[in-house]
Amino acid sequence: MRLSPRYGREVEIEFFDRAADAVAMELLGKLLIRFRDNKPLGGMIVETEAYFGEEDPASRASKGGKIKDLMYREPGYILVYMVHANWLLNIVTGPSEKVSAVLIRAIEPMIGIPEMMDNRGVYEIRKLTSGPGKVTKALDINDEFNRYRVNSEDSPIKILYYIDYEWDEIGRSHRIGVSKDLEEPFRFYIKNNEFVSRV
DNA sequence: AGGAAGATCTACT
DNA sequence: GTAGATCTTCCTA
Repeated sequence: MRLSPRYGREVEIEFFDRAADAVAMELLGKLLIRFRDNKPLGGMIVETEAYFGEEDPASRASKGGKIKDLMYREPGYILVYMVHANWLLNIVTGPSEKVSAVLIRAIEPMIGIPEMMDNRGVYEIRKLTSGPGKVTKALDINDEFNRYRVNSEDSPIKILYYIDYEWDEIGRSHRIGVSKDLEEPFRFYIKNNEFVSRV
């Protein structure tokens, strides 16, 4: 791992216009910032999952309904929907002619920790954002965010360069909680990071 | 009306 | 670490 040469800069929109697994892997080590009333909340992304199109049985694209339609928008769009009473934060990826998306499963809390703790009603740092439903609750994110695109001026969510990880510092496993998974594992996480939802 | 859905919390072997 | 109850929304019959 090393500090990214682009540290602090916003990730370009082209970054998201690639297959979900590549984006999911490279999103690790990026900063996820959510601005609430001009105050930043967030931290470093430490766990993600890739979801694909209609051929992926675990993907919303294979299920129909309005979430599917939202998934067909341009790369970089925020995609939030509810599962088991939890909002889950995704970012639409590409390439443009093929649908896919990346689920943000966990971040390492860094910015606005007291506020995030209040949002969650949890004051133990390791339990604060170590799961997709925990992340959205800590960052106060819901389906109203579906109208934003991460690189647009008015977006309350931003993705910034921070740390670059090497391939051997990244762990891989099957996606968590899905009833019908693909053969290839599509969950990515930073090894030895204590804020992943599980090892 | 019924059931599934990328989850979380609690309470323990 | 796992087991079971429970959370809410929306799709399909």
